[in-house]
Amino acid sequence: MSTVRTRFAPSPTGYMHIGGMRTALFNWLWARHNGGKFILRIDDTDRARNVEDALEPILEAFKWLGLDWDEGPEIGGDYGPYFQSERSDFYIEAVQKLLDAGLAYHDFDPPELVQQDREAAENEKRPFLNVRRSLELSDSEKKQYLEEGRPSVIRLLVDRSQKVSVDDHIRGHVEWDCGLIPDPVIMRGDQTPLYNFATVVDDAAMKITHVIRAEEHLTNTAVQVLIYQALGYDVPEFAHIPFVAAPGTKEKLSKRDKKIEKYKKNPQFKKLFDIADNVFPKLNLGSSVTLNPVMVAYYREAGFLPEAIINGLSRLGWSLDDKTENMSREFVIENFTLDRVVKASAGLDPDKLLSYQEHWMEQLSTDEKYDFCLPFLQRAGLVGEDFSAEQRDQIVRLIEASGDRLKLASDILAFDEFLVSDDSLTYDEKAFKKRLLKPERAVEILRDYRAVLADSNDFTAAALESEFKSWMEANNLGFGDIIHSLRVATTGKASGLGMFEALELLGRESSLARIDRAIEKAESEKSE
RNA sequence: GGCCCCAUCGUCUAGCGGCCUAGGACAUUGGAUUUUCAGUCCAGUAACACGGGUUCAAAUCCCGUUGGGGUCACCA
Repeated sequence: MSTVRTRFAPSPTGYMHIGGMRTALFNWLWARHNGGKFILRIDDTDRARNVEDALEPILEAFKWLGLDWDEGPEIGGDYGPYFQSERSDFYIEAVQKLLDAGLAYHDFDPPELVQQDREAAENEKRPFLNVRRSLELSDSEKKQYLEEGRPSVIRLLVDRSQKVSVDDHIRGHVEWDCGLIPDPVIMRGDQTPLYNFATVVDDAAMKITHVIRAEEHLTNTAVQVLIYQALGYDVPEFAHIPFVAAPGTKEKLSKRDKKIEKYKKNPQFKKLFDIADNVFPKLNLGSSVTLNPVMVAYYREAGFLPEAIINGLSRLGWSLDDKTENMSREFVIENFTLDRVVKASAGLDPDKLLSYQEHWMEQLSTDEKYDFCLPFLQRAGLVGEDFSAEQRDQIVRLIEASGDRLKLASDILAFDEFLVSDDSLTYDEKAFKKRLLKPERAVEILRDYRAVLADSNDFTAAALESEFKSWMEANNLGFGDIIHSLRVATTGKASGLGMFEALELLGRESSLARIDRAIEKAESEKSE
């Protein structure tokens, strides 16, 4: 059996679509599962400029997720070039072959005329078939037209009496009546190929064995198979996988601005947009609109783990059995098969994605979490490029103390109170009011406890807690009488780490300074 | 509208004729862990779109209906 060769052929659009990434992943998985080759080919046929800039984010997405390619940009390969804009000769040669064999023809009808034909068909409620006027031309007329440079396109001559079919790995047997298929244009007058044609020529030249792509291409397959046959090429195997739908819908996930606005209101999707709105401004990354969950880059910037995205994408439209959910990249490679791909389209599930993220985050050691989180802290300006050993230690302790609360790497940014100076700590005003201003004795109790803290000889969480409890009992107080005001006073927030972990993390000096500052603030606001 | 695809809990899915009084995960609800948040543990709610067949037997096979989606370019 020949080596399995799969490919993904993105257009350089300036971003990587999460749905496209899933398609690429399935191609990659199938190649890796079979010990085959995964090829990246760039579909830049009609936008030659700025290809490099527009391609960069796409390659970046592949690298981030660890989907390595065996042939393609940056590395080349035996079947290059891997940019379609550089493959004109192949297309011209293939077209010439079809022309010579009488399987394709020059069509001199101007686009407007074709459009008229189309409208006429629509008005008469019959399926549109292009009118083959140019086929009626005599040889001398054709020759004359060509010589005088009359504009034309080249169409494949479809045998309208035939049927064409594929046996798709996922869809099964699918058949089309060629009598309903207009002769497709395969090359424009300027000798640039059209998608369906270029794809076939390249897939054949690159010896692609399995064309795994989204279901929306199923209809294209009829024409493509016809082209394979006309060219005398072996037809590859096809697997039309379901596309990724917007959360909670069956609609194809789209990047169009209008849709993005709609997604922001989708209750399931909203969660991801909220993360962006909360985190990206801190990182100077713009908003949830310019960098949104339809793009792979969103997940990287929001602090997802590649493992979580791979896991989530793998389970979107594919499953191993009735129970396995958490799967490593290696495990999926080992077990991925096309026959277990689901047929129905699958909506992206933000909640599930987040739960995979939690799972993979749990697997990380403190050191790994530190490496993962540090860049986020630096980009948010909470830690400088150069920092002291004490700062490093503080971050490590913060990561340990935050435990499960750290789900995304960017979650660390929510604990900024442990990284800012006592003077620049900001208070959640609502919480401050509720916990320090409103309760009659809040300030008084806080002041009492401050004295206890000042005298503590062991400033560790465990010691502080037991000391706190005996003090509380001795003074006939309940947890609720002080814990909230203490939290707001020392962290500025209504919720956060375990209270005594927080105090330990801050240390005696900061804890006392912050309590003093809060008391001062409370008193001045009370007297107003 | 033509052509094509699809149809199990809210979501992602298991199920490929009897093991199904339909399983798992996420979400959700209630309870426990009596400082917040998070987590953990226990328990619960929740689905075979509908109608005909075939069969001793149908979520599973066939047909139809309905619903959803994709695609109909000298875009990719």
